Amino acid sequence: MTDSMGSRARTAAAKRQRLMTAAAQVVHRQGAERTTIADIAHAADVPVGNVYYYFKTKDDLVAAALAEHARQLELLTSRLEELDDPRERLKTLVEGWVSQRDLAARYGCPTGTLAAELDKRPEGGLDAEAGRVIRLLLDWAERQFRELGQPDPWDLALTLVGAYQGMSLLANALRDPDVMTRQGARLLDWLDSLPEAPAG
Amino acid sequence: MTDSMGSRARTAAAKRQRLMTAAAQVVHRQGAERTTIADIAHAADVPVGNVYYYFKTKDDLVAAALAEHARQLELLTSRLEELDDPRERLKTLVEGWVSQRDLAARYGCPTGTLAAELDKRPEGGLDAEAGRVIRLLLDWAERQFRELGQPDPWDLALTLVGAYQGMSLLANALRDPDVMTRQGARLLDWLDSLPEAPAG
Amino acid sequence: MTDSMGSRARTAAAKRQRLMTAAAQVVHRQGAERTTIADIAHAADVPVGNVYYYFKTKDDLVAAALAEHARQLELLTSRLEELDDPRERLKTLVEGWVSQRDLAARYGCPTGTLAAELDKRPEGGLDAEAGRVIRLLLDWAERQFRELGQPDPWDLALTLVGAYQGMSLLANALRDPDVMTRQGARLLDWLDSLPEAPAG
Amino acid sequence: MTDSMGSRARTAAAKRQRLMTAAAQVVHRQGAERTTIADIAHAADVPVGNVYYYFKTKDDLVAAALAEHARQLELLTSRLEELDDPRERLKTLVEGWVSQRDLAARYGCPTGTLAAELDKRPEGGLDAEAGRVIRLLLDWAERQFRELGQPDPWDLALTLVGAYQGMSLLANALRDPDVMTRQGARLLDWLDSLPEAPAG
DNA sequence: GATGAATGAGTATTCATTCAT
DNA sequence: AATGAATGAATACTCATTCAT
Repeated sequence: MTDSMGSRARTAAAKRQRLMTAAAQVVHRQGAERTTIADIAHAADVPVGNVYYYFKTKDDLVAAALAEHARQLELLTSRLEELDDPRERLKTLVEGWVSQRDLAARYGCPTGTLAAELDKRPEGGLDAEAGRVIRLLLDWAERQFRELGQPDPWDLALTLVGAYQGMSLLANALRDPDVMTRQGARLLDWLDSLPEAPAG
Repeated sequence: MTDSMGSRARTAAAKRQRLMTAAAQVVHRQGAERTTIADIAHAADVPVGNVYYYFKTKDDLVAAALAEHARQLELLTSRLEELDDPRERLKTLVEGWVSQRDLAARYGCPTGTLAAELDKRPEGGLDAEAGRVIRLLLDWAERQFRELGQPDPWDLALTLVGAYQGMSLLANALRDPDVMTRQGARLLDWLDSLPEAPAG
Repeated sequence: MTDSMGSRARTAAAKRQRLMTAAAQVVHRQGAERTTIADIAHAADVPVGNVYYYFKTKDDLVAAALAEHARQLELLTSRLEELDDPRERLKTLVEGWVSQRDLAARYGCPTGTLAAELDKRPEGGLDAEAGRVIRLLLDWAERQFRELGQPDPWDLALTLVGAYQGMSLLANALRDPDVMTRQGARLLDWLDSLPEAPAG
Repeated sequence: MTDSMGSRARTAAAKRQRLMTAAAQVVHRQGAERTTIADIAHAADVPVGNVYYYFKTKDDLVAAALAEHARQLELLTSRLEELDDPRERLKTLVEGWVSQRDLAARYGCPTGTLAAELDKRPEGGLDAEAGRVIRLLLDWAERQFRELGQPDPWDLALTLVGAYQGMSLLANALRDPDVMTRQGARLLDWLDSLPEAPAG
């Protein structure tokens, strides 16, 4: 029997994944507060009452959305690792951001806006989780700057990711994807301008 | 008679202002969605039912919070105008941001987080209003860069304000005010590095 | 001094009358339940808080609207009394109803719809008052039929006024003033068909 | 297995019907404006929050009440159709009205008073719906008069139904069921007096 | 496990009425 | 008397969560 986990289990896992994907998308578009369980259930084509077999609370679903974003991020960075030059990795990352400009202009950065929203809650909940996802990106970026031999790679990572968050927010607030394009170009220039191993 | 407008009128205007200030603060801390009218009423020490005498809907109160932020912003920039050098104005602005680092680390930039939240709503409401407030700051910054004789002053404004939004978001997500301090220092360096009227 | 009651009193009386007229109109259009004190105050151009110096409660205002309709009715019947023939009086009454067909098609008979609405309330309030106003019309009609020498003048009055109420309601429900015209013509025919003092 | 649709489904449908019946009754007694969702929920023995599972808004419930009246009306007319003679059908209809005299004296005609109330609202809502229900009765009555070979069957229908609405309103306003009895008798006489196929 | 239905706490909003001046 | 403002009770509606089958 090749169906070692049972078709039910496979369906269940698929349904769980469908819910996570739906949660990530819907929460990105509507925000966590304005998203109802029913919204997500509907987007995932899962009956409302059934959602609770996969996620005990709404917060669990939001955490799942966050995890889904983390997964996407890891997929992205692992693909970037295939590039030899850390500078190229960073530049390709920026190009990826720019290519998502329309989504950013409409809904902002998925992780950033979610982190901002969750940080409004009383301490000790999902806010820390959101911080962790953002730190994933920061850590990765820091590693690239370190490989490039830059001093203060953590600060550079903050600058890069901060610039991304900032330009996403402005593109969103101004509803203008062009902000992404032009600020993205500036980021690329900046990355190019960094010396090749300044400390020797 | 100094009480030319009647003490009631004065009280009424004061109460309205109290509600606006309270709305700005509470919404900054809790976000618009998680803030109830009762929260604001309580913070302003106004009976709940009475709030509606001053603001017809909750959205009106959120708009008032936004307007309050705009007012604060205009107060700030008008004070900055007293400085002769546009570069000094910009640097003082950045220093102001850094001085607010604890608030930013806890709740993010008031205008930025609010704009992000409002942009999650279906079009045609307060999102445009939020964009307008952010543009106030962008416009002012653009003017400073132009006075400095910089090329592409609008893009520079986007970079500056974007950096502020980004570092606020990261400081908030990481719950680390130090992000503000260090990224703020980098911004100051950047402002200093700009040539004095490069176009001649 | 001709201003024996004081200009204030005259103004007060005028204001009271303005409130009654406004109440009668607005309640006719919106119904008693959907009419707010503020609606009436606004229509009468009286500050909201001031209304309570003239009418202690909302119910008092509704009663005033009713009284206003009674006044109008008495004005009408007293004008009809100038006609010598009771049959002519009744026919002129019907013609008056038809001439109001557009108002009836839009809002029904003022007294009838108000009576219907007030009868939904728990006993012992304004419902009896509404009944009294309608009875004014019934009594007057009964007198005319009696003068005409008709048997069962009260039943004839009920038939006539009932027909008016019914055709107003149908014209209103169908939003068709023509109902008033055609049913009014039938009523006129019916009045004409009544024998001249059948009992001798 | 007789429980082919599942007991839940049966219960749900039953509950929905219970809510419709309760809505029809309570709205008849209290009027639409004075009826709260809680009133209907209580009358139907359904928890308030659950009502919204079956009807999204209060207006939907009022529409349901209207539909319930329409259903009752169709039940009635279909029973009347079993009589061979259209004149008998009409007379039996009138007798049915008279038999309901106590209810009419207390609360008026369910459809008529509801139509009157709904017509006070700003256009484009339930008022048209109410008109449609009344038209059902008018259409049926018109058909009977036509079968009787009467000229102007529509006008006769308006007269008959108008008389019913009028006498219900007067019985209600005067709180006197006797009005129904005596005016009903007059209607029966009138129906009897109509010639048997006057046009040929 | 799956599902429609149930539950109840929470929230914005309205409005008659009262109050302070 | 006049008036803007205050008050609080009511009410429609939402939604996370739970239940029964």
